[in-house]
Amino acid sequence: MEKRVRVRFAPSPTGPLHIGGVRTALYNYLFAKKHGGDFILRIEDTDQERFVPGAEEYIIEALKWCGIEPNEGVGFGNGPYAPYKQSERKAMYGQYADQLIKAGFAYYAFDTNEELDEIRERMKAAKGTFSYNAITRQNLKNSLVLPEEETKKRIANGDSYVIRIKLPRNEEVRFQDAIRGWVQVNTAQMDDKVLYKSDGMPTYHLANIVDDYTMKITHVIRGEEWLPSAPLHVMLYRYLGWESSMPQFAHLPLLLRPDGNGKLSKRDGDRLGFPVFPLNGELLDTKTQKPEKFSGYREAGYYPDAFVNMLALLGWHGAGNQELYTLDELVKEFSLERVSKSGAKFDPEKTKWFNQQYLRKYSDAELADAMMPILEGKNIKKDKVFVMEFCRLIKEKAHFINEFYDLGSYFFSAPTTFDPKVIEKKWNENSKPLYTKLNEKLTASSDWTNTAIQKTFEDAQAEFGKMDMQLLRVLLTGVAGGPQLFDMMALLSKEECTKRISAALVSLK
RNA sequence: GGCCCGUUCGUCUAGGGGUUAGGACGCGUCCCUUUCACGGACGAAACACGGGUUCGAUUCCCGUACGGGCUACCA
Repeated sequence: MEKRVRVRFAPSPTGPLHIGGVRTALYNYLFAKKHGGDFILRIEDTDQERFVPGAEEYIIEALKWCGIEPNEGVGFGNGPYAPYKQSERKAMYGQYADQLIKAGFAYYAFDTNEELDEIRERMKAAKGTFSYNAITRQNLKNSLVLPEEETKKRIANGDSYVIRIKLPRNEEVRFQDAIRGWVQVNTAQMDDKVLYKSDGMPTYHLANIVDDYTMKITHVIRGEEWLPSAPLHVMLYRYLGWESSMPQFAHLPLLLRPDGNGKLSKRDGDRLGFPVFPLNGELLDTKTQKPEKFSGYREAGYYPDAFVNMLALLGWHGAGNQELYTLDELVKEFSLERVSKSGAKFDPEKTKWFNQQYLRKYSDAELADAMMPILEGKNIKKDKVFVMEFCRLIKEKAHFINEFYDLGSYFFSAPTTFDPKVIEKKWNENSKPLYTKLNEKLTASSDWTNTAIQKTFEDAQAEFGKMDMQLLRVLLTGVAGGPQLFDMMALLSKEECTKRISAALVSLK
C-alpha cells in the first residue's frame, strides 16, 4: 500500500513570514491536497536567542488569511504526533543523539566558540577555510582524540560540549530531488555539523530529521537554501537507521528581487513600494532588537485568492496557458515536476494585475457591500443603489477596491479645483456663455437618464455650438479622466450636476 | 575562495533534436470613442557564449561566462 502523503511547513518564529515562506507553505498545501494527504505546521524554535514573540501567531494568521490551513499542527489542532513545536519536543532529541554516539556516528566536542573562531581567523589569513571534518577533528578537542576517561570526566564536570556528526572522509552522498534530479556531494566537502548544542537543544539538522521521521513525513518540500544541507540530512537518516523511510526531497527555487540581484528581502519592498509580507504587523527585529513595522498584502487591498494565485505561478506553471486558478484548480493541477528550477524575480506589476482580475469577478452588489463600510468610515452616507452604480462605473479603472474612493471621490463631493491642463487648452472666452446655456437647458430637462442627458447635450450643441465633453467633465469633477460621462451625470442627479456647473462657471474666469 | 544549484522576450513562463519558438505582465501602434475607460486588432521583444554528438541542436554532453544559494553551537 502507498504511504499516506504527509508534508510539513516548518518555519522558525524568528520574524514575520515572508512571501517566499508563504509560497513554500502553499506548495506543501497543494501537494498534500492533491494526494489526499496531510499538511502539518511545525514550529522550529530550537534557536532560543532568535525567538521573536508574536512571530508564531503571525504565521498562523497568515496561513489562515491565505486559506491554506494545515490540518495538523501548531494553531490548527493536534494530530497523532503532537506536540508540533520543537521546544516542546526537546526531551526526545537527546536519545537520538546518544544513539548516534553509541553507534559511532557522532562524537562529543569540547572546543569553545572562541577556539574555533580563532582557527577560522588563522585559516582565513592563510587564504584557506576551516572545516570541522574527518581530517581536522584529529587535532581538536573531542571524544575521538581525548582519552575516554577524560571525556567522561569533562561531561561529569558539567563542561560545555556539543555533539557532532562523524562524517566519513571521502564518500559520495547521492539523493534524488523531485525538482532537480540526482544531486551528489562528497563528504570531503561537508563538515561535521553540530547536532546537539551546548544549551541542550538540538540544531535544526537533528531536530528536523527526528521530527520528519517521527511525524511520518513523506515529502520534504522546502526552499533551495536547504539544498546544500540535504546530503547531511541523508547521512543522518542513514546513521539513524531510517534510510528506507527517508522522505522524498524537493527544493524549491528562490524568490528573487525585482531589480538587480539577490534574494527578495524586506528592504526591496520598502524601497520599491510593495509588500513582502502577507499581513501588516510589528515584530521585534532580531538584528536591531527593536520593534519594526512591516506592511502586508491583506492591508494593501489584495484578495487572498488573488495573492495565492499569484504566488502559485511564481515558480510553477500548469501545462497550458492558464494563469487564473482557483485554489481547487491549483490542487488539481499541481505537481512538483512542473516546478521550475530557476529562481523567479518577483514582479509587483503582475501581482496587481492578478488582483484586478479577481476584482472584476465580483458583482456590483458585492463590491457595493465592501464599499459601504469604507464610505461610512469617511462619514459619507449613500444608499446602496447609488454605491452599486458607483462601483459599476469606477471598477474598470481599479486594481483594488480600496482605490475606488480616490479614483472617484468627486462622486461624493464637488470639485474645488479644475485640471489646469484641460482648462488651459480648452477654456476660452466663448466657454462661459456656452456652458451657461447648456446648464440652463439641463436644468430645464425633465428626463435625467443617460440617454436623455446625451440628447440634451446634443440638442444644446445644435442650438449653441460645439461643446467639449472633456471640458464638461472637468467642470463636473475637476479631473480629466473618469467613467463614462453621461452615466456619471445620471448617477450624480440633475440638481447636483447643474449646481456643480454653476459653481465651476463662477470660479472660472 | 570552496561546494552545490541554475540560465528561453525587460519580467513570469510554455515548449523541446526539424516550430513562423507559444502565452501572460509591462510597453507601443491602430480600431472603438466629441470625454473616460473597458474591449478588440496588431507590433517590438528571447533560446548566455564556445566546443562537441547529430543529416540537423534552443532542446543532449562538456567547458566558459553570468546569476543564485550554502559555507555558524541560525534556521
